[in-house]
Amino acid sequence: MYNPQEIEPKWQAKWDETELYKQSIDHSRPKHYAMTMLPYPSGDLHIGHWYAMTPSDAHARYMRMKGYNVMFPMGFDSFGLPAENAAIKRGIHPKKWTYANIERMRKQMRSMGAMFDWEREAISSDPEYYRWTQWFFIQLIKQGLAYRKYAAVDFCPHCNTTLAREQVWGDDRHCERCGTPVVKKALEQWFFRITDYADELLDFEQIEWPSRVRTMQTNWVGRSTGANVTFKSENGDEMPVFTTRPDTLWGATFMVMAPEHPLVVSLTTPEQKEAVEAYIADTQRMSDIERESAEREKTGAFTGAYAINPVNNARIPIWIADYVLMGYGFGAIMAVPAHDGRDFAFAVKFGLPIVEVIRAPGRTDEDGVLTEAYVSKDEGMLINSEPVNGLLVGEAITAVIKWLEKEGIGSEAVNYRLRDWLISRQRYWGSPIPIVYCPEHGAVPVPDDQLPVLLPDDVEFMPTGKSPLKSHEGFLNTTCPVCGQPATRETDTMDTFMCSSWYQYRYLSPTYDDAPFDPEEGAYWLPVDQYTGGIEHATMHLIYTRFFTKAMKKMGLVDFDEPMLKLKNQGMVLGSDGDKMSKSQGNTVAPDDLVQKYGADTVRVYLMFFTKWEQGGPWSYDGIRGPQRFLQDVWKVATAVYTPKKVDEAATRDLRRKTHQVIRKVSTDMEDFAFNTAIAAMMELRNVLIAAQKAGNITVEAWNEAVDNVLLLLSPIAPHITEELRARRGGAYSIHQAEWPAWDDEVAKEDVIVVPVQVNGKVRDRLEVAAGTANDELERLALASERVQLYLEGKPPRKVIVVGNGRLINIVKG
RNA sequence: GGGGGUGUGGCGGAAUUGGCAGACGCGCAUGACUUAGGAUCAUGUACCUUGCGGUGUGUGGGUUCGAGUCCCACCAUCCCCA
Repeated sequence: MYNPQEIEPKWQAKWDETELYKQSIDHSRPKHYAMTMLPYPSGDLHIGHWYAMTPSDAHARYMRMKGYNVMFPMGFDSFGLPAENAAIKRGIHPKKWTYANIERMRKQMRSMGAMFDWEREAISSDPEYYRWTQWFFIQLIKQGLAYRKYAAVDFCPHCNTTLAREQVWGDDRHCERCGTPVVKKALEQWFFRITDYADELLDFEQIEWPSRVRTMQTNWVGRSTGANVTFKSENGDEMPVFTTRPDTLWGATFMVMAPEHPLVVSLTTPEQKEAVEAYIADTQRMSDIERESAEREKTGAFTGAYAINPVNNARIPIWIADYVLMGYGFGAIMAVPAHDGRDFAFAVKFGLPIVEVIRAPGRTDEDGVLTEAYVSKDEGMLINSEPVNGLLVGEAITAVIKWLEKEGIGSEAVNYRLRDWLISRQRYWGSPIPIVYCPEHGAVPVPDDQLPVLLPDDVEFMPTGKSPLKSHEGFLNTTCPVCGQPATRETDTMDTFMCSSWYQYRYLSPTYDDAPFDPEEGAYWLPVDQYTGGIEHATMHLIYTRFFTKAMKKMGLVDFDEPMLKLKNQGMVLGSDGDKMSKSQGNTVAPDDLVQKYGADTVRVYLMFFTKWEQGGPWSYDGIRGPQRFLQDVWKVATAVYTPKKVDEAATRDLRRKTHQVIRKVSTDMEDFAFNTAIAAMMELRNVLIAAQKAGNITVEAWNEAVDNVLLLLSPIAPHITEELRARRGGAYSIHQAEWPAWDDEVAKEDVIVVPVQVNGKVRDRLEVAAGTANDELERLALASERVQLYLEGKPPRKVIVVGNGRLINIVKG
């Protein structure tokens, strides 16, 4: 009887005892660094963790059997807001909560039977980990890649505290705790110059990543080319703008500034002051997403000031409007209502002039005023644009840029949507930013030998209205590392994405004291060969870790550009109702119960079988019966004593052929993470084996070949049962160190094939012929077929097509 | 509003990438064994039709000897960005 509850813990213990998954440098074998995204220790292991991790484990095990020295580590991304929320809601210290969760999840993870090397475990909230996160922060400063500036945060005026994005709720953007509408507040915060690498981040030459991720990152970086043009206000202030459409400059009939633009205050005339101030106050409550929404009615206010359009000296009004963001370009735009949708809507709403400067093909003056913006960049001719009239749109952008440069009004420019990475968080449960503020020396990095700046445990979490570290005197007050005078510490902590940007390096040597990682380990294992994880990290985490590696190259820590050479994204397991699994929906699936009932192997097989891995889909309990029966059948077959009744050459040949075909299929599928079809192929072999067992017409050798290979092929997916069955069949320990089976093309080859014969695309007959029959012979046989002749109605065929090497024949009727 | 994906039996999904649609599994039906069956075994299972046969991969067109696969338009749905 197959009893997973008995054999699974047994083998897990044996694997531990014999250090089967200890992963160390071995120069005699090629290395393979496999990694799956580390979890946040939220409490219990979710079925989604199993869905992400066990297939990655299966692939890593496959690579090991293929002869690679495989590293497959695991850790915890254990800083973050949920721990702090638990502290506030339930009075548990974030540290206690986090480490209790880690303890529980580690135990749950062991039940998966994965090949994690726990000696390489990295936990980002451990001081020995975040010491190096802080060290990287200082290195980034040294490289000129970190700086401090004022930036807006969401702020609750009632709680008197800054809020994280997820703490701001609803369309009216209120505080999750007290319901007060949130306002923006400017604080001095730390940034990393990820924009320095914008162009490098667009280059995917060296990595095999899914096109979906590449597209999302490309859009995220958002490179656009155009021109910077300097407008001037009537009192001489320079106001540069970026435009992707310099060819429409002559159509600029007004300017729009972001309400936060520094010139707004000085430009505004006394008559307009009240309206402008009221508008700025309104804008402060809104998110950028809302502000740019195309559906929203346009709003704005006139400053009373005018600018001069440098191409034609037109005097144009300066407005402020929330659809212009301070963070993009220069925070000011030239508005060309005739050729931009948003500017058009704005002009209509406020009765501003619309000047057509690009004439659409076929349009004449008689057609009257434009009823919508004409935005084509491909068709049309420039009009009303004195020195450049008559140019075609396709060539106008380049020509106008040249003209602007000659006139000294503007120049070619590239702009990015990507912003520098703001890493300051006004939170407790994160790595402290290792900076001391000295009245005399300013922001001073904490020297390396004083790292880490420890996060104190004895802080007050109850919402007092202040960041917990700010009110911790012992933490706050220190001395300046330069002069020794009293100074204060930075009380913000770092964005947790920073911790996870470099964890692949810490895994190499999680207790190493002299550097973020042991260079000897690095020289052997790096970079990561195969990374797996959810698509939801396509932009943030996966861009940040690329940036980090590029910065580390600049620091001389690594000699490559990209952290992970190959990436695969798994889909998401949804609840049986098709919705995202969540506790509030009550549609979660607990893996522990499933393991209890079916065993880890069955759960693993089911998760890899029930859908295409990249796709995911709704969970269903019914389907798990299939994998359960499959493993029970494998158990029965592998423990059976097979004695042939009457050996049949052909039947033996058939089984051997199937065995080798399945080895081939499973091997290629494992390369592609196509676990569902790999398992289906093994199920086919199971079906053939059971039939052969009943018939008793194959040799013992063929039987054993098939059974032993099923166990090998299945072992990465179901590691426990295959280990047990191999032992019972007298095989050497461990199956996970065995060599991946090879197939023999000769044995896998079909002797006789069935060739369908179509007449006008419909199958009318089938020919059973020896494999390799020549095409003209196939054609002769097909035309000789009675059924084919019947459908040809005695007429000679117009055409006969023999597909490939005799896979199908199509006859076109005369 | 922009970008990307997906759409195949009652269900999850296959289809060597332009060549026999529905592999494999779930479920279901009938039968066997059984005191019993949410166990096991056997057979069947896209739809219409008594049959010959016909129809069928979201809808409508197109290319082709041949389309689930390629092209165009549309519908539905999901994700990302705004």
